[in-house]
Amino acid sequence: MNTSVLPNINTDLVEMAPHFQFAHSVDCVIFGYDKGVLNVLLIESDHPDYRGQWSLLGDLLRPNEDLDAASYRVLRERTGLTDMFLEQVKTFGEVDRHPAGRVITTAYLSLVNVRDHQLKSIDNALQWRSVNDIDTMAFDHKMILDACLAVLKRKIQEEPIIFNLLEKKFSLRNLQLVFEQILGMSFDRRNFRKKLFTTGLLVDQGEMERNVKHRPGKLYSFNREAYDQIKKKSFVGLQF
Amino acid sequence: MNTSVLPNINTDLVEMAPHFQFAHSVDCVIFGYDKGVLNVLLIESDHPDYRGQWSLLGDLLRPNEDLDAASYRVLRERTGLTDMFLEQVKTFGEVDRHPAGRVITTAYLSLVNVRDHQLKSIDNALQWRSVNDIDTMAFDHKMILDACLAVLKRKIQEEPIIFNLLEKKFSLRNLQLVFEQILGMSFDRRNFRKKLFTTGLLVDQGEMERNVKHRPGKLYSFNREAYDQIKKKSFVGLQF
DNA sequence: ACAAAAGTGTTGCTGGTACACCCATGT
DNA sequence: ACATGGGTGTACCAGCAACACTTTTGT
Repeated sequence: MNTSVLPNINTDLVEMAPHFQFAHSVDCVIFGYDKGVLNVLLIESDHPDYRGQWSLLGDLLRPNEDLDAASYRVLRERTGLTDMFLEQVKTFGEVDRHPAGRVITTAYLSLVNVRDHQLKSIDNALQWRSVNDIDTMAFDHKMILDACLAVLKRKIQEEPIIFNLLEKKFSLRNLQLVFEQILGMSFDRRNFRKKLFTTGLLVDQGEMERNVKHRPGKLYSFNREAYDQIKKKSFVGLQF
Repeated sequence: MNTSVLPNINTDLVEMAPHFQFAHSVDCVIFGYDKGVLNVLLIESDHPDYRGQWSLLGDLLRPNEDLDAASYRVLRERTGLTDMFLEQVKTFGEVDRHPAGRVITTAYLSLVNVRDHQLKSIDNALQWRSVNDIDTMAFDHKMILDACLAVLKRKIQEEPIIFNLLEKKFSLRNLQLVFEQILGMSFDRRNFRKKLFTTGLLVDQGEMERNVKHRPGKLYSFNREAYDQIKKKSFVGLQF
């Protein structure tokens, strides 16, 4: 009995040939936050079975491309961004998930801030859609989106990735709004501030908001160096 | 410009053919707990490049098989178990990860208890190895094992999956030992008891340990129904 | 003046941690 | 009798939740 994970290289190659018939793709679930709303970047599908429905940004994996590299490429090609948060979430491999054949896809979660880096409008079929407004999507993409949303909710409480959604300098109010938006809860302002300050991850930028029609708030930035230090010694979570 | 995730079915099939050349596999990281040690079920590789090294239990995905179904099949075929905890963890898709060609693999985490269900010894190359004794493995399997261990550490604090490692009836001592073993910490016995009891997830079975050479402890079981109820309303975590 | 949000402290409660003694069983 | 772990309660401390008023800016 052959006990290896794969048949030996020495065994008849014909035996293995039928296995090398899968296609693999990556799909990027790109979240952005704008004016109080959590958005996801979508494109209208022009696949005949799903024409006009919303679809995630993805592409087929190339024969000599690492999986992670492919997701990075998709993000770069579609948005022009090159230095964003990007992390693998889950792989979807149902037999019938794609009409074109056996395509297995790996979903990636990405967080970008739309202000600092303006999107290249290479492709005007691209659109930011509020995650709350999305009911149906092409393929199994709604399921993929939901999986990524669940992971997002978990991860913002485990690691300080939420800052990727904001500009480098942000007000505490905005930070709180993003948390509230994603988690679907609301927090007491004073307690939220205390909690965030005691993490030691925020740096007062000595600047104020501009052009707001109320008392301007201080601007802060995320101190990544401090985070890297603290994390070595202890868990740094923001459990709500 | 073609904006769909995949080329249309109508476009030249020749265009897509080069993409359907990947193989896909699943690898199961099967953890078991026995006499104070966290083990993982491994097999000696007989792939020429890695002969004699330890390898995870895996197999190639079949053309008409769902991804999850494949992991389930591997577990069933190798261990004879059919009703175990099994969950997808991560997909590894480096170009050169497998000598036989472009094989992408999805890792699954599985927890089994060795006592309740005796392993079929179909295959005597199978062996339980202490996770602490494993340094190198075939392919990229050490990396996969490490990823699954990290996920295991996280998940036992988020969901009551740890009970899958124990027999149906277990002593609090054993439960605590499994936690300590996996997390690499030790806890105060009284505080551990209080914490577990206040979850409301343990049922006193009215039975005692047998054949222990000290005062026998009470046996408890995990109350899944209670968990399902509680979980609907609130988060049920066991943060340590 | 009004509207909108910024900024700020205290109190009570809850949950975690630290800690020591007697009990039941096998040898 | 001894060794091994089972079983139990309390006191302290830290972190969380609840809560209201004054300040700054734009209109």
